Amino acid sequence: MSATITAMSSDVRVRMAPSPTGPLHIGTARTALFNYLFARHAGGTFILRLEDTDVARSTLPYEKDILDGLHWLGITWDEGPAVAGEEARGPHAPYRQMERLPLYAAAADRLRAADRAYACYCTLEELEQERHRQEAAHLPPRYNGRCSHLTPAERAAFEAEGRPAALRFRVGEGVVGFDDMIKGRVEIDVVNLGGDFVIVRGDGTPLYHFTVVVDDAAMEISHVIRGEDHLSNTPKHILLFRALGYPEPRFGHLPLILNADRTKMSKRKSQTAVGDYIAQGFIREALVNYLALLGWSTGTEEEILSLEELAGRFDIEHIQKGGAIFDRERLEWLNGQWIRRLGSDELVERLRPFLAAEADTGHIDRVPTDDEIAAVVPLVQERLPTLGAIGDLVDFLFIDQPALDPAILVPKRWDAETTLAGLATARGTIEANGELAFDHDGLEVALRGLAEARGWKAGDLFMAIRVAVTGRTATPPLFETLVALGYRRTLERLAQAHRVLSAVGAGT
RNA sequence: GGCCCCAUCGUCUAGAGGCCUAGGACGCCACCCUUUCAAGGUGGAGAUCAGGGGUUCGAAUCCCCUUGGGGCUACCA
Repeated sequence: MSATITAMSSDVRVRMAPSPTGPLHIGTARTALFNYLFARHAGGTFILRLEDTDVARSTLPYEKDILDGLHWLGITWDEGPAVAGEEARGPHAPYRQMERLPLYAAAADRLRAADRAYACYCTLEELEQERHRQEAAHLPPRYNGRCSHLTPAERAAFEAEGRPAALRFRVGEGVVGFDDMIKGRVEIDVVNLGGDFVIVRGDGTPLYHFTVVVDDAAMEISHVIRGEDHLSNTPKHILLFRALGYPEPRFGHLPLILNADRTKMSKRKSQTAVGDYIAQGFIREALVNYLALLGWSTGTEEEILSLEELAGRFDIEHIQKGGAIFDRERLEWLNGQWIRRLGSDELVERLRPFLAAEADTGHIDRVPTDDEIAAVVPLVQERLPTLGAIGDLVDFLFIDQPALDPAILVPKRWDAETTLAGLATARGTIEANGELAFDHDGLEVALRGLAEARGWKAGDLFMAIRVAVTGRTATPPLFETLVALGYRRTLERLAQAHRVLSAVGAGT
């Protein structure tokens, strides 16, 4: 018990606050990861909060995708919303903003009562026109303050018109400064904030800049670690913390993940959905490892690190200040590294859905059994850049007869005639050798002997056999492949390849 | 346009005044290993540390300017 208390005794409280307006994004995942690592390293608390106040764009399927994706990555939270029958965890429930509306309403009332916020009756059209005017005059867009000092009579007139009122926060004057944990000292004059900003919509729903502050305060968030795209918004938040009488958390703004052209990573130019990477066969260990090292380093030359090891080494000091391009090649390399580190049973588990998908699309005839997958693991483990590559590596085992392209059936240094002889004699040799000697060593001795007797380079003979039985020029090692295929099917395919090749020869 | 942030090999990065004629990794190229493909091993090309001024005996590291890039500038988050 005391150990638990010690472990959780840190007053570090960080949160991840995704909006369910799209599938889990790579950038969101990394921000979640950094918060998670920061919390775990410090023995603090990691909180998940759903920011679903954009009702028009938020959906339950997106919410599920985000939660599932975070789970898949192994990022677990100590406090979070109720999901799928499970109750909310943590003392500050609910953790879904649309269920916290009364809290925002109360905070809004306080600001209104203190005249730190006021009703604004401007319509969206009016605001837009004003923006266009400013733009035309080459002025920075900002709210002109029309409703900031309405007389009771004016207010009554608008109300009588039935205009909905949004709530605007008075930004006032001065310079807001803060010491960013990553960027250092940042100071921004409030005149650059664009005027008084809306914190509650005309329809009564609260806006992000407002809810984030109310919730971070209520949930006693100690460190706000988020993407750099929020750096310029931070003064708004600080102003709100102060107006509400809340202590300010520490802020840390992470550099952005970039497209190849160095713009903020976007769906348009990059693959951004974590789900897509999962579907292609990237494994959690690799994605976590890769994401952690995108913008952060241990300061050493270590680079293959598990989630636990990352948590142990994590520090804010080594976070890079500049953005980082997402490099899929490096991710693939790491993925291969981690796939090789998987235990055999584990790899079978992870491979199964990908083989099932191959069967679904008809690339293979049936879903292999776990034993069959296990048998093939030693042949493929170090050849898989992604789990999704499994199909091309073993499809020949699970289809009746692979398609044979006569063009690749003949090895580079051979002609059709030699190949026909090679296939025929190989078949004869294997058959003469018998089923009992149909194992790796037996095959190697027999086939090398055949090549030597005929004056062929063993490699050429092997290539002819390889293509004949698999339909491919790149496969796992030949003898293991033949054994996996089995005695009978090996002989059949050699015969079939011979038929295909002689048919071509006859036809030309 | 305004405000803010950033700047080391193509990419991810090490580097917190002398250890740097700048290290590692991905990718690329060669060679070795080898029945193909991978993996692994060895080696190589690749950054005058964006440019220019300072400060200092000494700067990739500190300061300033310039340039370049990015982010933000909604009744989105």
